[in-house]
Amino acid sequence: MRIDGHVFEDPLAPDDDIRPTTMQPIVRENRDTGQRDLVLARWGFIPPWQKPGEKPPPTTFNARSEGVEKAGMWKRAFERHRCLVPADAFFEWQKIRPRNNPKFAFTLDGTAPFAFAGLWSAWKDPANGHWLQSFTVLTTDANETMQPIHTRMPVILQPKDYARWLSRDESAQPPLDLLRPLPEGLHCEPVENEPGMATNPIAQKDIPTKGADADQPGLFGDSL
DNA sequence: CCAGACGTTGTT
DNA sequence: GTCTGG
DNA sequence: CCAGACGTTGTT
DNA sequence: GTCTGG
Repeated sequence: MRIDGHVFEDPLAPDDDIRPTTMQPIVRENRDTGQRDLVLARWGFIPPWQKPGEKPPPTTFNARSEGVEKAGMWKRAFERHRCLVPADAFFEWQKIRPRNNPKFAFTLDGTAPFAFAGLWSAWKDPANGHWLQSFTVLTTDANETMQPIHTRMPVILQPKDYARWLSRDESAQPPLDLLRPLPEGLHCEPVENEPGMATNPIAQKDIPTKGADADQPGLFGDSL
């Protein structure tokens, strides 16, 4: 992603279970130097009008790309605060039951890093003057690969579009055309479930192994 | 004009 | 901060 | 969204 | 079952 500016100093621990509210690296263009900085930011966008002590809105870790240029929460960030969110995989659950849904990993070729389209926010806590960086990941319709698993997917950008997405030039054409499902190259594979769980998503529907509905002889349930 | 919302995914 | 609904 | 907690009295 | 934290 051609980071040529500042890089945050804290090392990152390996993490394959990244969740909202944790601090994660994003890439953004420095307003003054034009360089690409790697910055730690909270996954879960803090709106500029956030007041100290009040809870932030509960679901700002994704932003629908449809209408992002108009929606109050996202409008300004879409104009001036776009970023890349580096990743090499993401997960989605196929909603076939209320619980214990099968989990799938989505990658490009298994290991290659890629970038989600993100928006960032810099919020100064009026109480103590501390700055909090935060971000959201844009979503769009699922592509052909994701369709069977989930109706939505994160926007994945092509490297050739990184510069335009990161640009903070408001006189340029807004990069709405980049907010579309990844046309090709997405790979899907099931993630091994917890021990005792069926892995075949179709078979699993009919073979509950845990909880109150576990009635299969020979399987150990929750009770001791 | 002021007041109040500002968000997502999935609805077993 | 900015938009929308009343 | 999913995962994990969810509680009180009284005290090793 | 439902709420909260991540």
